[in-house]
Amino acid sequence: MTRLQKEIQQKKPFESLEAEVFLSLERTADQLLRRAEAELKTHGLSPTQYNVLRILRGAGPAGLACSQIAERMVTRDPDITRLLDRLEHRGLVRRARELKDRRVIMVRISPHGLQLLKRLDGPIRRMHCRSLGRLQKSRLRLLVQLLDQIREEPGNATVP
Amino acid sequence: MTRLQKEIQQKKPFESLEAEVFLSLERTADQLLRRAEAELKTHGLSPTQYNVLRILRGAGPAGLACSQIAERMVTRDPDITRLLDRLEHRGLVRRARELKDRRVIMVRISPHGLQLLKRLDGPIRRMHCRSLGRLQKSRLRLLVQLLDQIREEPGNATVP
DNA sequence: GCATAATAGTTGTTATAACGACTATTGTCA
DNA sequence: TGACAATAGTCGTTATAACAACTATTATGC
Repeated sequence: MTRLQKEIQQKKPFESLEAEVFLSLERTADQLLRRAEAELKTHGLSPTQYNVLRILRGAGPAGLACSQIAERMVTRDPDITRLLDRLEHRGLVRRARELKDRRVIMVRISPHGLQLLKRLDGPIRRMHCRSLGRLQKSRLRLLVQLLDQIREEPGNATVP
Repeated sequence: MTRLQKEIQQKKPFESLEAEVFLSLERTADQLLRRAEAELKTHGLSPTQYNVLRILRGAGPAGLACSQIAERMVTRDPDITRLLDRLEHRGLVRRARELKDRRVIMVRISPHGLQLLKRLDGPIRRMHCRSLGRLQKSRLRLLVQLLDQIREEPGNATVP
């Protein structure tokens, strides 16, 4: 009986190794996300909002267009507009219409937003280490490799 | 530059290997979930609803109490009641108050629900293989091990 | 045996996600 | 150059997630 089977109290064996990997991945990702969520919530941020702020910090003072933010997000969000509405309302980002192409709106992180991120950097790093520090560096590198391989070119694998 | 950095167009290196694993895990899980979602949506189910139906099928005709369903879910859901409301409304599950302990409500999957799951079994298995069949069995087993290790006893790792 | 705590679910409310239709602006090419 | 397509973002709506307060039922301890 595998560890995951115990966790979800499943009596029957998994239909396939692939099914087990799938569930294991979702469950692990969910568990880690909950911990991040708990950490971020103390500062009133959701993981998605945090992700956007990080992206904007990375982009620097030039800022990014909404669509560019969407491209870079870890998990896809179909409604960047209102996500940014909330952040702007709290004074964490600023929006400005582009003069050259007036369809585009550039978004920049505000000093207030940068300050908030700075306060979160330490706690988040510690959370990462609490969650993952148990594994040796070599195993973490291996894990990154395996995950990369999964995300690579979907739908090319042979189906039995 | 790592594969993930290209995907999320990040210029700076990751703050730590742990941070990279975290993002990589979330992104991979999200990508696989989207594919499952697309498959399930053609039958009007969300991943969470599908998960509940699978749990109930596994439980057999005895059914499960709401709280037991919650325990077994892959991703935690704080509102089982309304999740079940929707499934019951569509005739996929049935609820019955327990006579011995009248606080408890037992939930069972209906024949209609079983039938729906049966139609999904093939497509979902093929989706798993499309997503993960690219990796050798040995690498999949390794991945399961690594993920198990992450979920094990949170908060015991040493923090630098 | 009765007050109190604990457990199992439900319900109200707010916020966010998902989907699709819509507006404004720019690019294309006949 | 003027119709039409493409692109960027917004808005309306519905459904679901999250949080907290609430009801009903059972267990506990004096």
